[in-house]
Amino acid sequence: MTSVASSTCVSLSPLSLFKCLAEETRLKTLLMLCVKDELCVCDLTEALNLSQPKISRHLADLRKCELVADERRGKWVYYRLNPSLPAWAKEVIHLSATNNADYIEGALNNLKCDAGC
Amino acid sequence: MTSVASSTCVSLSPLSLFKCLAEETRLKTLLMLCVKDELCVCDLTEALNLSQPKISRHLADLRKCELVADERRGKWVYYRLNPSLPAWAKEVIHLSATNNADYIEGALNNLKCDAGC
DNA sequence: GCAACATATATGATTTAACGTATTTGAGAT
DNA sequence: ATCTCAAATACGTTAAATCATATATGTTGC
Repeated sequence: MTSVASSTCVSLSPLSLFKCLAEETRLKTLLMLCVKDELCVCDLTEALNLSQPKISRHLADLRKCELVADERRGKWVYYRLNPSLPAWAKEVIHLSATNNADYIEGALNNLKCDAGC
Repeated sequence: MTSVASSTCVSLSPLSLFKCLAEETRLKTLLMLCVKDELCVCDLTEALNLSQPKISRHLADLRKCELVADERRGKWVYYRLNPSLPAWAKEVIHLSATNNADYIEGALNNLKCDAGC
């Protein structure tokens, strides 16, 4: 539904998309980014209650596939879904997020809602 | 799009769906079933050019998650997408199939088009 | 029953992915 | 420069998937 105008499209094989989605930490991260728009690493460690290196390693996987974009602002690095993803991939993520709200509910509740909540 | 009326819905976590989709043989199998409606094991071994036990093992994984339904007719066992899948899961598979036709093109061309082609 | 064929499963080896811990990089503040 | 905090990477270990080969099950036709 949410048709965002995306400039140039990243090339993404279905297999590499699904490999990224096939692990709990990466899946929850992507679904949360779908809902929250942007999150920094510390948000994610807190929401998912996982060690910082673990989160960072999975984020590196997601970056490698260009599923997420990162942006440093001061000490923090913020992640968001890569706006240049192919539309079908965005839809896959969006469908999964909206139809499995319970799957990320706990994590979302763990977010300290200082800024963008 | 293709909203098929599905009686009762199988319970399926996003994680287990994506784990099934995260392997080439299983992914191509599911995408082909999305396009071809029904295929038997020998169709798949031929289309994907893989050993029979390998195909069977992956089909067993898909059955375990209830992504596919199997039906024996004589010596052959036919597989199809489970019609009772949750709508979002069907849409995920459908989107992936229609937007990555090239990914399964080769396999589809390997099908001997005797019956249901 | 037995032979032939389609499919499923079991076993052990190999590859791949995930992990914990330690270390490094990078930015801001003093 | 140094201290602190956020994040990334390196290293060695452990666990999980995948695979090839062999074997078992189930169906048809003789």
